[in-house]
Amino acid sequence: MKNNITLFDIADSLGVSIGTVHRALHDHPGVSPMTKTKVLQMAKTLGYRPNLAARYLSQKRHLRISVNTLKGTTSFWDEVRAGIEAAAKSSGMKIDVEYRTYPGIGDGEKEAFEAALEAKVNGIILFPSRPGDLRRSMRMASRSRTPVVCVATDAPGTGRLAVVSIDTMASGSLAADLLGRILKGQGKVAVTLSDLAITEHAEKVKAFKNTLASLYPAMNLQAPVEDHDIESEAYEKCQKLFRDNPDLAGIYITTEASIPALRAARDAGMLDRLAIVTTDLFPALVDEIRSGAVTATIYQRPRTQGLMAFRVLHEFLVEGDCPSFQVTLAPHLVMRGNLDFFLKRVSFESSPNYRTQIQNA
Amino acid sequence: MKNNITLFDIADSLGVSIGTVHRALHDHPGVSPMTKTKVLQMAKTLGYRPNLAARYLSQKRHLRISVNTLKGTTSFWDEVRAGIEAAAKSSGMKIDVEYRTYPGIGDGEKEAFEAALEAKVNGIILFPSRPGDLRRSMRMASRSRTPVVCVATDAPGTGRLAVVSIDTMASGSLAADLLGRILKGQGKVAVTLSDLAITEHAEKVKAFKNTLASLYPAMNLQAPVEDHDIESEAYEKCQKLFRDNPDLAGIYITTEASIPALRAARDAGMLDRLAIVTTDLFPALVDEIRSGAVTATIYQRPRTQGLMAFRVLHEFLVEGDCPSFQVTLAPHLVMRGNLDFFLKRVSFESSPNYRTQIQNA
DNA sequence: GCAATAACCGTTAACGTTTACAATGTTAAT
DNA sequence: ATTAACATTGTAAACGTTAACGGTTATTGC
Repeated sequence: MKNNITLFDIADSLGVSIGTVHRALHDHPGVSPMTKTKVLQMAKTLGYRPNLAARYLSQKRHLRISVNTLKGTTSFWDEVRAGIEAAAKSSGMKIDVEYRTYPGIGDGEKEAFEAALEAKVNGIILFPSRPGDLRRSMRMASRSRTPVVCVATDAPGTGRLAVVSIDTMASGSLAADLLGRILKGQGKVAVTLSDLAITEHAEKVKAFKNTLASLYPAMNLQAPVEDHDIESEAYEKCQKLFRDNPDLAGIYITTEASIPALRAARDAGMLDRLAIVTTDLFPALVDEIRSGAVTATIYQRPRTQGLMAFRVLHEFLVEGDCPSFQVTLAPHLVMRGNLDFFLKRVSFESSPNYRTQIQNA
Repeated sequence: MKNNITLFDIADSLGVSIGTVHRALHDHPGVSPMTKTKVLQMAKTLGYRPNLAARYLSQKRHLRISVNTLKGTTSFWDEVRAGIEAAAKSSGMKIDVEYRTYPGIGDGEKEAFEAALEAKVNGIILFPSRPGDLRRSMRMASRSRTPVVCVATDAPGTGRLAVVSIDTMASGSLAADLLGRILKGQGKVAVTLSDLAITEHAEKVKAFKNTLASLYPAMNLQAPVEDHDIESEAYEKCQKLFRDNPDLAGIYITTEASIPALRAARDAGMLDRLAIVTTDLFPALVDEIRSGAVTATIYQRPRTQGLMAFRVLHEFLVEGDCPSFQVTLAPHLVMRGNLDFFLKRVSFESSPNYRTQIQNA
């Protein structure tokens, strides 16, 4: 048994040429159905695995990918982009990454997507802020064989190649378990989210609710607060929540805009008797965690998400097939205790003489 | 400015052959000092980056690496090995991985290491259970230019290439913060470890202590319990601990053998009024978490450690230099809420038609 | 029955690096 | 002066895949 089967081996054992074998394996035109099946058969029995190095080497076209994300008001998307950048660098290939950003949820994302298609990029990494708006464009991409990898949010039924995201169930359940433990299974808790129509948020809330019900049945969950990603709405609705429930013991904020909610709690004088679990990690939130106001935050590992998204896309582009269509990451729970770890960031030195330390969250 | 500088470009601009350039760049004999410096100079000014694909392709020697770890009584090392296996597979190269295991701490690890050196492997991934014992052998490896990557535990002053481990500070501090939150900053807590002489354990305990002191000054930390990785010792010392401190409120178990400690707590009738944070994740512990006896465990991501160790070693072997000498991972906090995520494991299907889901902890 | 097309298949030159070997020139020894 | 030994450099064949190009046959249209 040879350990490394090549195109030549297949061709040789069938008495055809490597050109034919190549065409057969890649669905290229110009090979009869008979020989094609024979080649595929032989490839399988011999256990052919393409040599990626040779493949990289022979294809001189250099890849261009488009990264379509929200213009980073928070640092989340900056981190995602940093992860993509890092993965691209370590891939060993020369890859052009074009960034297309759009100002807000559903604002210009269709245009950005179509611009990327227009520019004939080889692949797209996308945050679908309004999956519905993109459905038609993404179907077009699918037809024109342009792979699309979604980050953070899925866009079902659009023919996207893969999705990279945080496990929403784990996020919601973890928040519930943590609050339950801290509150000793007693008291009233609430949850905020941007919109129940967004699958990810709805799932988190559902998991939160279910876990609370099964592990801490004595606890009392209020109706979810929707803020539609509008700061003023978040503040006002939380204000009302705190006024109506002066005995509230804990709150799980899945919203990106957690600061207004915290402000409302502070203004209501409830900050220090409230157990608070938030989502994501950004400078303003760091202060709140360090001061103890926020018990913990569920860190969605944007850098890793970007990294994985690139890897999946890249693997598809060079290997031709995709290792997985759904990459689910475990969220990190960040508290005061391990906060510093997440703040220390990679410091690259170009000189190989300097010993660098990589923190891999 | 050309984007991709090749050996030919350097050779061409100097009027020499690519053979000479290659020899100069790789410190091979048979090139005059003059031309060598000129080549190095030119390579730098042109910004030469070797094409890895071409390098893989041309060198037919296939890499052999040795993985020296403890024979997995717990599943920790099995997971590490699985991570290495996965990384080796996805590296795209044919790589022989030889496993050398030794039964216990410091038992046969020197012999295993020397066997690996004897076998002339290209690199070693190593768990140094007793770094001191290995110092001389590792120095030898360093001299013979065999790269060694440590997993889980560092071996300082041994010339090892790199170390992959969990951030011990983050682990200890996180445990402290969590216990502090749950116990409302009040009460007596304890910590167990295998041996204060092991740097990692000592660091965790120190971080635990410091965080407790700074964030929850009212709490009271008992003297650390050392069990030397002996189950009976763990049981007996914990028994004594619980007898001497019937008012103990929480305990942080950094020991791998957390089960005896839990048994002692159960036997002392203290299990349900004790907040317990453990380390690692294995079947017996899963039950304790699910039942609520254990509040949380600090998961050290063995699979990821194996993965990273392989990547670093591989990159060194093919690229020639090392991206980082210290890879530090963030520990995962596993509670009932997110336990299921970590139990669902990768299910690979060989057929590319099946859509597979990868859980990436 | 002959040219024109199509369908199929073989051949070959890249891609950039490594490595063995050949070809220089230079010095020292006969 | 001739040769052996050596140091330095050039040459060319691999590695496995891709893609463009030529060359076969068969099929069609006149």
